[in-house]
Amino acid sequence: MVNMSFSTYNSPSLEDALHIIRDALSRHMLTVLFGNCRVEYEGRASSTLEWGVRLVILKADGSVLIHRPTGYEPVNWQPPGSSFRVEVLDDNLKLTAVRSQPKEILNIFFSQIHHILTSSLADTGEFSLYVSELDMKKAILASPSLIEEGFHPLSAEKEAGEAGFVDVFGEDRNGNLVIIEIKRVQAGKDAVLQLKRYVDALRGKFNRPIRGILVAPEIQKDAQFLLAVNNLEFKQLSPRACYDVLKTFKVKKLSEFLT
Amino acid sequence: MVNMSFSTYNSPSLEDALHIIRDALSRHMLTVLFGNCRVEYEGRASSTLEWGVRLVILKADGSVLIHRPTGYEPVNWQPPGSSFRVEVLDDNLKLTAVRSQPKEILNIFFSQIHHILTSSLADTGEFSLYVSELDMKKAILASPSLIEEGFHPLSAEKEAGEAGFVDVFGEDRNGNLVIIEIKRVQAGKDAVLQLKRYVDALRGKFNRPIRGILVAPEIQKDAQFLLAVNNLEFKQLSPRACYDVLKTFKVKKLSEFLT
DNA sequence: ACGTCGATCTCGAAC
DNA sequence: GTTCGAGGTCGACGT
Repeated sequence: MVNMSFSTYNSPSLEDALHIIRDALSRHMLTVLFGNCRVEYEGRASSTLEWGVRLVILKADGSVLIHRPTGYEPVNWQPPGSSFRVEVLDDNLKLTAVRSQPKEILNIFFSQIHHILTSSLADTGEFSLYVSELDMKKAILASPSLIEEGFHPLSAEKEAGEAGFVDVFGEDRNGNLVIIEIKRVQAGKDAVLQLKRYVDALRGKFNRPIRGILVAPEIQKDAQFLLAVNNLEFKQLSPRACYDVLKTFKVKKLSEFLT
Repeated sequence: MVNMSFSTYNSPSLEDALHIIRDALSRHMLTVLFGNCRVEYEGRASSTLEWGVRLVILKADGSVLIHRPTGYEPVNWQPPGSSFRVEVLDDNLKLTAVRSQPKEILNIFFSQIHHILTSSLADTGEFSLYVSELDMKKAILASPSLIEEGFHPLSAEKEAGEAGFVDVFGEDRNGNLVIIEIKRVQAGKDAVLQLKRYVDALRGKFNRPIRGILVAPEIQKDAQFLLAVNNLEFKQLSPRACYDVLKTFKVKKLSEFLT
């Protein structure tokens, strides 16, 4: 069956499949194969997958996905940028996807191909994810009063020695240093410990009082306790508030805020 | 076209698609939809995806994958364990995938379905990845001389306070304590720092000399330097050597080695 | 090009 | 159940 934007083929011979796939790949079409195959992979690791019927997706950018009937993740794959080769040898159709940097090779051997779908679709529909941790950081830098009146950011990604990088580093209206750790979702003990590591790491380096503030939409009960024990603070900040701020500011880069 | 193990449908009406999908889902079949759709997601984050033609995969375990023509990752998805609802409203077919813990909802609205593939396949083919970090640990515990003659493992996952858990903890032929950090691939500075944290954390707790050994197939130049600076050691260990050891020992559990 | 870090991370194992 | 760490992580951003 053929249409403007896609074609499907039922139970083609391996020879027919060879030509269909070659043609589709040369035109950078999305190609979906459904058939009995085994897979070999060698690169950062090595793996083998014995015979079974799977869904194989070849994308326009050189990605390959091999999916079994369960699980979110593909059992084997190749990231974007791979180049393909198809051939028929003995009783198999062999599909090879190679990438360099790192050098990795994926071989798929089909004994039978039940179904092929090819499509040249473009899909220009816009995708928008509402708030990421980066968005929350941008919102705080754009509108520091989200934290408290008088808060003044000094830097983003402040290094705290071996402890890593502080999300936002600044000072409050009283001249105290402020270390902010941001979590996009409910904060747990891990976030508190992370904040504590940053505060401890920087405490010795400045001759000024340091406050540590955990910023998140909500916080777990035990994390709240752990905060109090360590003399740290919690500031509730909803993704919605950040979204509203960003909508008015429309900012691209973090550095634009740091003067 | 119908076959023992799979069926395909071209350009079904939304009403027909409704029945096909419902039937397939009730039988826990793999279902692949190709059509024009928009997507809403709300849960750990929120997102919208405007109209476009995509490949939608519904798996037997309740996973959903929505793939665009490029990229390794699905643009939207639902992890295994989701439950489905399908309905036709106005001019759309609405497919809902909900999961709890955490509460997440995915809505896919199709204006047109170009193609459907359903299959009840099982796919029992075995998948084997050759060496994991756990395999390397097992290999070291099974054959400690992979590290050096006279090395004797005392425990796996030895706690080192706040620093975390040591991969392998033991002693050498001279009675020095040995802390081993394993990397399955080329070791970087992060691995050195991790090893250093373990050594520092345990140094105060024992009245014996402590050696820190980074075990990996290879090591980055700067990591090598960082090792030397901190008086730590590197022991090269190839995945292949571990694979060979495991092949002969064929071991299941870590604890079998610790006496 | 490389390194670092977030992710609707996913996945498995240990507790 | 939760927590923790690995992943052929991927992908984005900064250098």
